[in-house]
Amino acid sequence: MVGVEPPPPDTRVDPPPPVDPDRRVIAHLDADAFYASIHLLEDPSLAGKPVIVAGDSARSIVTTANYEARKYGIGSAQPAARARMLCPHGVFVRPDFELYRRYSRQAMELMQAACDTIEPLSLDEAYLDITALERPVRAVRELVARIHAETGLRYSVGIGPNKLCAKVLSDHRKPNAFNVASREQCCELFADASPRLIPGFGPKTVEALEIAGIRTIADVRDADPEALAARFGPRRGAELQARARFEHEGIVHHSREPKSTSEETTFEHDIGDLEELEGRMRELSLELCERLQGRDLAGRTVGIKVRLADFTTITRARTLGERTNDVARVSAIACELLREYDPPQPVRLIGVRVAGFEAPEEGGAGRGGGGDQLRLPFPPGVVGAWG
DNA sequence: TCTGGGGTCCTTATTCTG
DNA sequence: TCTGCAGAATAAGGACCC
Repeated sequence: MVGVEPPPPDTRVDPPPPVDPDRRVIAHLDADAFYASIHLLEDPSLAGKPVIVAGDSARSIVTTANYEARKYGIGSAQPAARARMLCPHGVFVRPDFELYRRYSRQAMELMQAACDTIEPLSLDEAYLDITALERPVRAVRELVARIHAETGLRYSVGIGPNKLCAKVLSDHRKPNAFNVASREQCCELFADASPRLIPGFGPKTVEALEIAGIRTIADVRDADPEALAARFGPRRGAELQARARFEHEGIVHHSREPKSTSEETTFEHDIGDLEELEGRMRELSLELCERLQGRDLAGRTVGIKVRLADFTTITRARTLGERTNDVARVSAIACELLREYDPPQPVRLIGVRVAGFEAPEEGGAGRGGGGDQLRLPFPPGVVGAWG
């Protein structure tokens, strides 16, 4: 692990505004150990104890852990069974997303009140375009103080000239960080750090870079563009290098249209029987279609995902002539795709997905009877029995 | 260290269509 | 009717994110 120390002297004190006033100023707010903090707020007796949020099935993983638990080597995406071994006296709590959504909504409303242009990324983080605010750095300081006072949540903050700088800065010296820097300062501050620090550099990319002797962000920046293009393709090579220079053009979007929705499950024990798998597929299809109908969404592509015992994962999809969220239709296609694939090994996970929500292009009235697709043909519960 | 669930985006190959 | 071509649409897989 490459350190980024020492930071420049101004990363924790109010520095001068990072950029020219006619350029953008973007803040990234990221809650510290969001889920675990909420459980602490709800149950103050947990204070000072290692709190680990994880499901309780044999194959669950750790969703998040507070900083006390992290001292025992516990981190996100780790198998819960291993976390129990590392920290047997830890307090294990099941995730409660309804509770998280309540806190998130409250915090986002405060952000929205302080700044018009906010883009929530997930329950616990958001970008704010604070360019138009008077004294933007001070305004964000006041905002996080207000969020803390009203919800109890603490946020780490990064402020920079684009989303990429803001994001990396908010993650620097967490928790309770408040970092402001220009693009040039980011280049300097993180020059010796691993590229893994930058969103878009995942484990595979970093591994491939290391094989080529490229280990730091500065190495990526200074690498031969043609060598990067040869290894990652011209577009991706250029994109990686731009990111290593902390260049990013993305704007803060008010909201995003969903592109797909899926429902998947990992079994406690691998399942080899095709009929049993089809039954589970129908249950998932029902849950998925209920969600789609609740959100008034329907899509043209129905797909399945199957993960075998050896962890190889396959997907299959079929695109229809019209959109659907009809449980009988989705379920029938999902089962058909599953039968056609005919898993060659016991299966550990299955999933079903509907994508392609955008309305087909063709006049305003829509094509023949498309609107009828948005109905549930018969009450839930019938589904489990058909077939 | 035997690896969840819900997403997005990108790349490549194949098929369809005019 | 056949062939060749280009571009669009689709399918599958992979990487990545929280």
